Amino acid sequence: MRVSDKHQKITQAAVKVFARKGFFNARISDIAKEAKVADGTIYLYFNNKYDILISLFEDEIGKIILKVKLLLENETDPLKMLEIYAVHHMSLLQDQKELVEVLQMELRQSNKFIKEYRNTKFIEYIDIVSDIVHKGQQSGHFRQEVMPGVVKRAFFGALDEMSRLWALSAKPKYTLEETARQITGIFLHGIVVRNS
Amino acid sequence: MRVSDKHQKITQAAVKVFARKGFFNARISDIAKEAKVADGTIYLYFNNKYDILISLFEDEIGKIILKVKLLLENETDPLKMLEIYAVHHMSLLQDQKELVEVLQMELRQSNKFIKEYRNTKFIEYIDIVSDIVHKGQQSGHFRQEVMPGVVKRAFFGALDEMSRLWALSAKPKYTLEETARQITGIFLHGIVVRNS
DNA sequence: CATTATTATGAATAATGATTCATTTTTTGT
DNA sequence: ACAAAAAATGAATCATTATTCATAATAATG
Repeated sequence: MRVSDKHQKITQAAVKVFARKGFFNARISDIAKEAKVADGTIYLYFNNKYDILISLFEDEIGKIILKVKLLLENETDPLKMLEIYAVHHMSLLQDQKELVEVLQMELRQSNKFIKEYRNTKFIEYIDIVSDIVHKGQQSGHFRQEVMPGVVKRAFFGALDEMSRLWALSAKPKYTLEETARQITGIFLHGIVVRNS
Repeated sequence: MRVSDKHQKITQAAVKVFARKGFFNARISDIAKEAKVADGTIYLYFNNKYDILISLFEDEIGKIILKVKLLLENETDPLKMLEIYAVHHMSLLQDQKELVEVLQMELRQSNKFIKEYRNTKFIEYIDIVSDIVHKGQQSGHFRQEVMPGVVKRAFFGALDEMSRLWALSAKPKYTLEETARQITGIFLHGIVVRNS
């Protein structure tokens, strides 16, 4: 077995266990069992328990960034780009529900407890949104007075809260894609009735 | 000292300690020290460590709900109501930064680790938004096709993510009130340029 | 003031689980 | 096939801490 395979096996096991029990309640031995390796083996690939979470976060967000950038590559309409981002974000839940749960909780923990950790991968991910907004302003599609830095946070926050709900509740009313489109619609056009 | 005073002293100490170290890294003895009581005393008022977090959450969200409902009492314009909600939500950060940090993390943890806990107080808090949206639709201010249940999550998520950023970063560019207004503006009118 | 009830204390308990490392197994190179 | 290197094992260690409870302090009662 190649080294990277075992690394990945442990990562995937950790995702499962963290999603099931949360980071603090997860035991190293749980992860080891899930990955079918010995407890000690984990320390050949990671420095400590926290390191598993951090590198998992960086690796997986890295993949998500690559994927969504690829999806956006051939689209120039900023309205459509925002929708693509939203649909992709929500669709993660379908394919990798456990991962989404772990990323959500990691996001709220690593920043708080490891001061020196800056979470640059996450920033890279949400900066995709501000780039779209900025481009949309230059092309005249979006209003000049909205601030890309605010929109990126608000948009991400809206999507993330929706997926938090989804991850918890068993029987959702609408498809993930519909939900993503609705949220995009709100951000693009607002909820107020137009008079024109 | 009245019983309720000690209860509250412990709660307030817990807010401080949880905000500083996070729930799992906080020791009971930390809270006891901060509250200036003995470790054992805490168990006269709470069943266990987790119970401190839960009841803290319920009590404090309860107060927030009362306050915002009071602020909304004399307003009938749904656009303004949404803004009042947003401004109040963001302003919590100014007055009770530690509490906001704790509520944010609690929200991501209690649902996950205590299956039977339903978090009804939180639902009551965000239902204020869906009520506003619903009224706005009845009065013809808001578009019929937006779904109050989606708006409430998206709006809360947007506000919450902004306050997460604020809680982390030391030097914000804008005031909390400006930020709240901007987010409300986006939800009301969207970011797309109007042709009319 | 004496007695009982309430409230508070903090040292002791007892379980837990991250990490280490001496030993074993597997792989590599010749 | 053999020796050396690399990878893996898992039992033992050791620190950590939530919770308990025998004892003490304080308050209420009559």
